[in-house]
Amino acid sequence: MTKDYEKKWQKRWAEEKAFKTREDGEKSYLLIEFPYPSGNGLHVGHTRPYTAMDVIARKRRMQGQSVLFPMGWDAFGLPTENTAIAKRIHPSVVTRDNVELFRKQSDALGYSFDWDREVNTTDPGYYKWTQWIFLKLFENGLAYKARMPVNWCTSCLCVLANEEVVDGVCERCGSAVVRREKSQWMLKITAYAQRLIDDLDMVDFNDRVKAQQRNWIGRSEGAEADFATTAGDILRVYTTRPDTLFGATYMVISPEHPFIEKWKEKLENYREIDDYRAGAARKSDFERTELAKDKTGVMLSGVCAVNPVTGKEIPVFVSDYVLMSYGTGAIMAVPGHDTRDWEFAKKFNLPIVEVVAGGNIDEAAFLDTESGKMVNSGFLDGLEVGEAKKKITAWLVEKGLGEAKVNYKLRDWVFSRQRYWGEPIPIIHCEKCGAVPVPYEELPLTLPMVDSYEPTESGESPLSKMREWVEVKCPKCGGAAERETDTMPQWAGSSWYFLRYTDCNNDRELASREAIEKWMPVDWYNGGMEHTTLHLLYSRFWHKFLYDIGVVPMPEPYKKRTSHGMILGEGGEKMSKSRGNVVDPGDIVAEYGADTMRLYIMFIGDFEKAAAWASQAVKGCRRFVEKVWALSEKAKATLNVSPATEVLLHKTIKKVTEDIEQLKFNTAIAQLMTLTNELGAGGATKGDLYVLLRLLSPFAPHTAEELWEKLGFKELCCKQKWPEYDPRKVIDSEVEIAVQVNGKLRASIVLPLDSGDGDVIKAALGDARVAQYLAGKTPDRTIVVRNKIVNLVIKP
RNA sequence: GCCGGUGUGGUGGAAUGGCAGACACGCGCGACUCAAAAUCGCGAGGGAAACCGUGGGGGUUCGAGUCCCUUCACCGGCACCA
Repeated sequence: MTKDYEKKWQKRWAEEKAFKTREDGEKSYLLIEFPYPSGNGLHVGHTRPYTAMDVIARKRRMQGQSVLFPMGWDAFGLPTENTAIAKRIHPSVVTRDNVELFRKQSDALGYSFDWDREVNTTDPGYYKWTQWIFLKLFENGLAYKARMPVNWCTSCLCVLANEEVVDGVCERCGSAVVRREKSQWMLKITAYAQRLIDDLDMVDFNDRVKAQQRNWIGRSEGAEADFATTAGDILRVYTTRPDTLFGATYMVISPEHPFIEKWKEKLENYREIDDYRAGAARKSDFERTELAKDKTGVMLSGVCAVNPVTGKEIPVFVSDYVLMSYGTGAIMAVPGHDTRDWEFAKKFNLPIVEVVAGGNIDEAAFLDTESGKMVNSGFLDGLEVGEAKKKITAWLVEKGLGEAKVNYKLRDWVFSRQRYWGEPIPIIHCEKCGAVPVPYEELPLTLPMVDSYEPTESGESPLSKMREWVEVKCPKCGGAAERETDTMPQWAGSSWYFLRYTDCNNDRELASREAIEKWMPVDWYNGGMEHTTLHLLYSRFWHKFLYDIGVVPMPEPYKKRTSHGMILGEGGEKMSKSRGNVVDPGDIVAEYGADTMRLYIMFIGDFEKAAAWASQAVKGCRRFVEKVWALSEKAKATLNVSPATEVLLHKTIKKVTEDIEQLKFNTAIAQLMTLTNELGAGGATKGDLYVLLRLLSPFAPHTAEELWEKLGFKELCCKQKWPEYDPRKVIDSEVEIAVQVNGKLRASIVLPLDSGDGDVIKAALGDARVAQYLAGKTPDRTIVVRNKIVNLVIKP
């Protein structure tokens, strides 16, 4: 036996267009995250989700469904640009070569993508529509340019979205991220915060994904409240604990709070405050989050605030534990019932007042909102915390001092990048008219060819050097104007690509309404957990926007989302070049064949959990392929199935059919192995293989085709009808019944299926071993579970 | 701190509340071989045995890896977010 037949079948599938999307059956849109085509080629981490969805696609096709299983390339991005710079070739050439490499590797693994629907985000015919969506966002006030402190990656030399900063460093390259004041394009994802939470209820995503998205959006309910100050200005705060208002003994404002400048003349210690503010500004994100354990701050002298319920004057501090970017940038501090405020109060010797009974505020802030009642709180005394919240909020509203308020941690999406290899942002800046959209008929606004696309320290996009491209007439007034030179982030093209697959060559619309209605929403989307708060959130946002402007008829793009576990290196370490434990799927294909690779990556363990690669174990799957091969070579000519294994055969059809849909590929393969082993012992017939090969074909399609042909069956195996089991034949005629005495297994008896309780008990009592344990006594109670177990209970 | 998840042989992992360890790797023994590899066959949770065994402790049940309470450990997400 050889594995040389794999190429032959890959060719046949392509020639016969075996995987062309059909339109006639029940639609099934199966999606995997399209890859970024890096120069390293497909790695083993790709093969897990790809093979899994390929198995499902192949199986559903055989079941007669119209499967849309497409593939494309998320090809804009920094690594390509960096390779292009290093090798002095244009990024588009690098992209083309890499795509070709990926495509070849993908075919070598036998994936059944419909290549007629291939998309590439760097294709102007594609990004025309990415730009179109951007203009629509702009038109609807959801894209705006703002000058603000942003995350700047010191190595990529461009800004990053909040979602791209992990533990204070760049999620892509791991370099330090610092704050820079820059003018940036922003997308108002915050306008969709509530709907992004609410609509999670209508989709089938796994709990981890839903929880992570909710965490990231970070909704909290509370109230805003106004505090009068001796400076005359009203200082508004946001709090989730308005019930503790009587316990607010001081206030804290963020170092960036505008009142500091406003109050400059009144502040006796302005210099000290300014120094503190400067120190806070110098801190990187990393320092601000990691090192800020010990509370620091400065009290404002010359200005103080008034607690609106107690009427007492309370001091105001500036401290960097209060963030300008959340709430109002100012808080009321309730040291009795907030850990941070408690620490701060202890350090600065501020009064700590108990307003919810039940804790010991000398020791720690009391945070429980369930058990205690309000104390020292005037008209709130005696109330439960929940009631107190309602009452005080109503009071604030009545007095015109505040209102109920919901806040989100989610920030708007920083959408511009100072790099070359991305979609140009189709905006023209005019002195007179401001930001003017490039007219729709001029889309796509293509990337100009440039001599050098190196990023700059100054944060200017490489495009800004292309003066003849940059300098244009304003489309509105005709005056001199300049193009926006920043490009879009990599997440732009991937935020809507699943729509393009439905109608990938359309040059009048991003996809026709008809195609969208036929195929959307995506029935099943599998992808990595690392994209939960990036691509998955962004694309849900864009889709909701497209829904609002009537481009798509459904508010959620994905019906079901699952995530595969990571493939770790041998020994459980993360795979990395530096550790030298990277597995190249191409090597496995070369050594064992694609079918073995596919089987192993599916057999490796629970699909949703991380699994360590074990090169030793690969050969087990290879042996399995060889066993099936041997079975087929010795097969008896009859088309009848072997009577001895008929029940097992039907059980296998049932289990494989069900397990595939539940991502339980490992147990589906185990069942196929069991059947193969049993058939090997008794000798298989052509009829047995007629079933087995079809069940095997989603996992090991090449072997299935080859043996299918050798046995003389006509047409491609992958085009056959999926086997169905006979419910009457998945049942054994005899069953083994376990006998327990007092819940402990003591014997096992074989009886006809569905024996009556009386017969079961009689047989159990007749067993010698059971008799020994009963020691002559009669059971006080017997429990019979039909066809499974009998438990004889005797009192001690 | 909050949220989510996971703990089962030497290893990856199976088990609608009903015989724990399917299937596979690795291992041991045997066959074939001058020998080894490959292949085939057999064996195995631990323990001499009674028995004990699904991170620990309680509980529900005739019966718990599975359900409930509690506790520990590890992984992931969020986090001076008021």
